[in-house]
Amino acid sequence: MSKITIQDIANMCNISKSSVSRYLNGGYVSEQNRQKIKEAIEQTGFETNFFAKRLKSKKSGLLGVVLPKMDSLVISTILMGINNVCEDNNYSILIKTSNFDTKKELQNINSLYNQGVDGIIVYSLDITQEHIELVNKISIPVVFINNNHKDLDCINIDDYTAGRLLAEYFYNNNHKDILFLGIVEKNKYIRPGRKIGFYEYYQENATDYKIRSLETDFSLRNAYDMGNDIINLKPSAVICGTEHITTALMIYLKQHNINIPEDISIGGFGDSDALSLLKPEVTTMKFDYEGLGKSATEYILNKIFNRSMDKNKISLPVFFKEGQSVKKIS
Amino acid sequence: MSKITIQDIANMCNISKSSVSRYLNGGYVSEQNRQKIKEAIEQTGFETNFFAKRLKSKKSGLLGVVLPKMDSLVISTILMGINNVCEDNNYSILIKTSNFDTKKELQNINSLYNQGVDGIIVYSLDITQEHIELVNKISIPVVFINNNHKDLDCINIDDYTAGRLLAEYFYNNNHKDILFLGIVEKNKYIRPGRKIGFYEYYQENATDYKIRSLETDFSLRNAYDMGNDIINLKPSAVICGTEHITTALMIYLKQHNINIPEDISIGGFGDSDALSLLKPEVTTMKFDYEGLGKSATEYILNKIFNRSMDKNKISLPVFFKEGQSVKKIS
DNA sequence: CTGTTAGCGCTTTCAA
DNA sequence: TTGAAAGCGCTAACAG
Repeated sequence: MSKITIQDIANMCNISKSSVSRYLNGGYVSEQNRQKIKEAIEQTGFETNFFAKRLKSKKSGLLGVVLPKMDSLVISTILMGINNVCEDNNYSILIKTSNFDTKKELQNINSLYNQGVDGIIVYSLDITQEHIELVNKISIPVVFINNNHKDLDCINIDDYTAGRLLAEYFYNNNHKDILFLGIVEKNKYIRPGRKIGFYEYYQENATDYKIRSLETDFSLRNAYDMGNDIINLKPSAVICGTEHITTALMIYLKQHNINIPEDISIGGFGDSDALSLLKPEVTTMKFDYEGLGKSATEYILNKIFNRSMDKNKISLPVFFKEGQSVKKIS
Repeated sequence: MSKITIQDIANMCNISKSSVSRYLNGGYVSEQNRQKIKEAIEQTGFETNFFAKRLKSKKSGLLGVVLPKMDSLVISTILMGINNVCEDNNYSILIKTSNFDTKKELQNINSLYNQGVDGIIVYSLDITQEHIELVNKISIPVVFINNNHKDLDCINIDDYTAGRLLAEYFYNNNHKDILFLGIVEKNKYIRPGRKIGFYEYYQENATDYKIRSLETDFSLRNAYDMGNDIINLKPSAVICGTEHITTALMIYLKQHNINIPEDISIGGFGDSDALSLLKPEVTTMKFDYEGLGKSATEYILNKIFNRSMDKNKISLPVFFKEGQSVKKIS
């Protein structure tokens, strides 16, 4: 049982495969034949062999996606956004993971390119000189979604603004002794924007304040285990760098009978289903990760079709969600 | 873009392109020619055209994966398992989502087939007659990982045994009034094995017992909102059908000052990072989802290379994890 | 070992 | 409007 080809379709309709090809690519076909071909295709479920097609034409209908890892809800939500747009445009996605290894990431980009994808979305760890050279070497659009570099296409969630907005809220509620609990900064994977934005807002607006900082990783467990250290520092508020950190800390504080926001205030970045069940509701910055995947894909598809090659930066909006986790100090 | 073809290389070496092809694919080439070809390739930076190669060779190095959705940690963990094995075997994965729509799922399988993948892994909603026909029609191996059907290749986590093991534990601790909180059964996506195993164990071993059942969905919110109903039923134990349900219920009970396991016992299926932070630790059945993806991929790759076509069933082991969430009734 | 010869399935002139 | 024919770059018999 071999695959149906345009030749089969042509035979079924008693016409030549050229006509079928024309039908498929929007060329001249008589209304009569058009109808016959349409039926034959529907009946057989024929789909054009993209290896053959690509051999002749220019486009593969394939979009490459390079990810640092897979088992993360944030990542899979982005992926969903990418996938949905691809589907609407008849594109398929080819995924590669880098396992947080820049060398592997570069390899993946190159390998995807050699496999003939029309464009690549990279959730990158870091942008190195090699990235720039590679992107310039290959002749297809590449967009980065976790980084910024002036010479490349980058689409990001506006973490910096998120940091500033959250800071503004805490500042307005007179918090002056803050603990920022973020991801270790040597982890290239993180975007430092949240923290920078937060710090800068205070720097520019507040006087007589103190922001201390502690570092953890992406796991819930590690943040949870830092609970005691955090309490001992007695800040008026803790800002949690990710939704995992927020969740872990909320659970820890609850278990140790520390009242939020009476004893300590909590602010976060990110949200999750589990988090939204916890009480009190946490004041947090929300991000539209599906929208990120969507935007990146729309952007790159647009580049693919228009063959535009100028570099752009896009920042996606962030959303403030007020909960009851912050004490209003007078 | 490598404009150079094997013909160019052949010309440079004054040999035929067949020899170059042989060189590339590990066939017989004299040492002398081998050296010349090697130099020419290095000098030109030649890379073989992926599409031409695939057109001819009939193996694409592509594995299709059909998923009901993407934004789920269970799914992305399976995907990670698939991806890791693919990587080791130089395969790439092409992903399609069905959005819980059987028609779409069938289309995806067909479309992947037409795109030339060498095999397909399907996380299916349901196996219909159409699935069987489609699988028989297409000439590549297809393995299902969320269902069982005698005429198809199926690799599953042994939910039935998981159900029985959990039941055994509750039975041994003398629980006789149980509430089973599962996913609505009309949702084809679920595997009923957990519940069936649980019920059957009691049926076979217990006398004078009562198992009631309540249905919810995959969201945390819905299970959480059922908290009050559950309490009102006053069972001695609640069995939660998924880790989300377990998490939501634990949070609800905690917030309403109901003590576990003194007031009510909890048993679960599945585990998660957030869940493992909650107290008391929940007694639950653990599943190796990465292993599921891994097994399915190894199995299908094996079929691809050996062209074997017999149908098999594989059940993956489950793991019992005892916590402190179950009261030992004497 | 090597070259010749056929295509793989599709697009694209070019005549008709 | 349509069909014939010529490849795209590569692999795989087959004969030498």
